[in-house]
Amino acid sequence: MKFFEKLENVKKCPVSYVLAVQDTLNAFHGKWKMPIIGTLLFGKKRFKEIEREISKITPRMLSQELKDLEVNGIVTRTVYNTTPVTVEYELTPSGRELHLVMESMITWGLQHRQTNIMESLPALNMGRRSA
Amino acid sequence: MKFFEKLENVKKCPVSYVLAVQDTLNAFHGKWKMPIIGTLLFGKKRFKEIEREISKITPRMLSQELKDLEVNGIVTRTVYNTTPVTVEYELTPSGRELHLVMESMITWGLQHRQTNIMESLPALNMGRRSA
DNA sequence: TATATCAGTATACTTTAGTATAGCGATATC
DNA sequence: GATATCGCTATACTAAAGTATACTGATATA
Repeated sequence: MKFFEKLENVKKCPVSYVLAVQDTLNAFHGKWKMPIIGTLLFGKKRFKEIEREISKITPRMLSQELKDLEVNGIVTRTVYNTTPVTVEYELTPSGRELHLVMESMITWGLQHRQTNIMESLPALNMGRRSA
Repeated sequence: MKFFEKLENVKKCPVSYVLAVQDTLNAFHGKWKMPIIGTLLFGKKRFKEIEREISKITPRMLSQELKDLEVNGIVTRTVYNTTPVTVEYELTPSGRELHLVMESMITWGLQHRQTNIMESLPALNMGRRSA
């Protein structure tokens, strides 16, 4: 019944898998990368556009995280020679593929809420008589 | 070509999806939850067993993270009346389902390394003549 | 001349996450 | 009696992550 009970499954868990998981977690690491990737899934955007769409992010964090995503091959940064300058951020093909991971997260999250959250919220039972 | 280009896809992205993704990220949040969940996928374990399997984790962190996973319905904690006391940690059904998310992470991570890492490592090109 | 926009950067700070080290009470072994 | 094991907790600390606020230079608009 347990997923890794059989040795054949255990063997399917080499170091490269651990690294792969770490890379993926790294892609989403921190408070802001998920919202940034999420908004870029709707199409390429300029710096100020992203800043406006993500409530409460500071330009410092946005700049830092976009750089991080860029060096990790998840977004591209393109500068256009306009006045004022235009800078566009776009997901790479690899970045776009993250939607599959996000979908598995949505699936798990929805399931988990259905089976767990309801009965574990004491607030929902506050109306009960206790005596 | 863009995944969310069509309005129908945009509509499939309600608030509950955002919450679901947040819940999932929360399940893996921090340095130690992924290794803990990973080791418990191989079967239930006692506190000291997990501590021994996860190199460098301190009992403080292990205790804290196990509590966190417990209140979030990802592991169960069972105390046996032996001497000395035995405490077993086991993934809930919901916790076990996280392997699906981990698999999508493995898939993305492996793909991403193949398409991105090779050409972006300057170290690999250090042997080239530059003049 | 005053103000706004673009895409950020600089400095200083607070908050959160993680580490290091020691210790608990009960029991078992040396 | 000394030491080890179980499953932790307490205290104090360092490091990482995130926030707040102000500012840049070139250009456009009021």
